[in-house]
Amino acid sequence: MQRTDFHEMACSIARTLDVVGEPWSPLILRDVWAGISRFEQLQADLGISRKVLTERLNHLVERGIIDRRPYDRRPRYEYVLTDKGTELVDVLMVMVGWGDKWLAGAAGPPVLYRHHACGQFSNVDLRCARCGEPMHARDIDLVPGPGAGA
Amino acid sequence: MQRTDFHEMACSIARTLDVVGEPWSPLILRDVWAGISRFEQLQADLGISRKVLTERLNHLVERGIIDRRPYDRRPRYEYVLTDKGTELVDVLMVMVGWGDKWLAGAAGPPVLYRHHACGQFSNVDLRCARCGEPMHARDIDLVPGPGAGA
DNA sequence: GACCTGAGTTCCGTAAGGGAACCCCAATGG
DNA sequence: CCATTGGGGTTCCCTTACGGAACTCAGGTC
Repeated sequence: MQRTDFHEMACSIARTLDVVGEPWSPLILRDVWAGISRFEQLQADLGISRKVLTERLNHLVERGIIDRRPYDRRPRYEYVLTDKGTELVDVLMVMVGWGDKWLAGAAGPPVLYRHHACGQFSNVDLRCARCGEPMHARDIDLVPGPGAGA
Repeated sequence: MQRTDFHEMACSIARTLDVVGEPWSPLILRDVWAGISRFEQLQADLGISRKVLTERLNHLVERGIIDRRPYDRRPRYEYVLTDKGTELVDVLMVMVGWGDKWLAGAAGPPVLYRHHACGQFSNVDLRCARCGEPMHARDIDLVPGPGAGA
C-alpha cells in the first residue's frame, strides 16, 4: 500500500485513490459488482492473499463502499455494494471501455454490457452533464474550484 | 508494484490496472494532463521518491501512455500525453466526479471543469454510446464477450 | 576552469504483499 | 454428545517494493 497519504491532498483523484487506489481494491469492487460476494469466493477468484483481502474488505467497509452482512445463522458474511460503492463502479465501467479499446487485442472484449434501456450491447460514453455534448480531456479547461488549497 | 501479475487476466479492468494501477501512476497522469510535465516538477508536486518516479515514468512510456521528448539541447526531457494516454484521462475525470460528490465535503470541489462546447462549469455523465440514455452500474447486464477465457 | 541545473541512479532502512499454517465458531452426523 | 466440516478470518515469516538522502552525469553559463 502507498506509504504516502493521499487523503490530505486537495484533489478528488487523490482522495478517490485513497479509497480504491490500493492494489486489488478495484478488482474486489469489480467482483462484488459481478456478484462474487463471499470471502472464500473472492479469495479463490482473485488469488489474493487472505491477509490482504481482509484488510481491503475492512477498508472498503469503513469507507462506506460495501456493507458486510450475515447470510446465515452461522457466522457467515457477504459483501454488497452501497449506493456510494455502486456509483464508484462508474469508474470501472470507463476503465473497461478504455481497456477494451487499447488492450483487448484480436480476441475482443472479455465482457459485454447489455444496456437495459435499449437492449443493445454497448459501451459508456462521457457527456457533459449540462449540455449533453461529448466531454473528454481535450474538451475542457481546468479551473481552481472552491475547495482548492491556498 | 503489485506482485501478482494483472496482465494475464481476461479482464479489461485488470489490464488497465496493469498500466495505471500502481500507486502514483494515476497522479502522474493527472499532473501531465494538467501541464506538469518535467521530472523535477513532478517530483516536487507529488512528493514522490525520485526512484519510484523514474520507474513509473518509464512504465508509462513503455505502455504508450506518455511520450518522453527533449525540450533543450541539454539532456532535458518532458513528458506529454499520447492519444492513448489522453483517452485514459476519461477514467480520471470520472474519478473526479465521484470524489467531488462523495469526498469533497463542505469546501466543495478543488477543481472545476469548463466545457468548451457550452462554456459552463460541468461534470461528466455516463451515457450509452448507442442510445444516449444514462448508463450506470444498475442499468446494464454483464455478458461474457468474445475475449472471455474458457 | 568552477559552478549550476535538470534528470536521473544508488544505497539503505522500513513497511507492505505473498503464502502457508493455524484458529474460531456454529451446524451437522454418527 | 463428541468429532467433523467449512466459511471466515489471524498469525507468522520471508521477500519485495517504497521513502529518502546522497551521489552521478552531461551540457551550459560565468
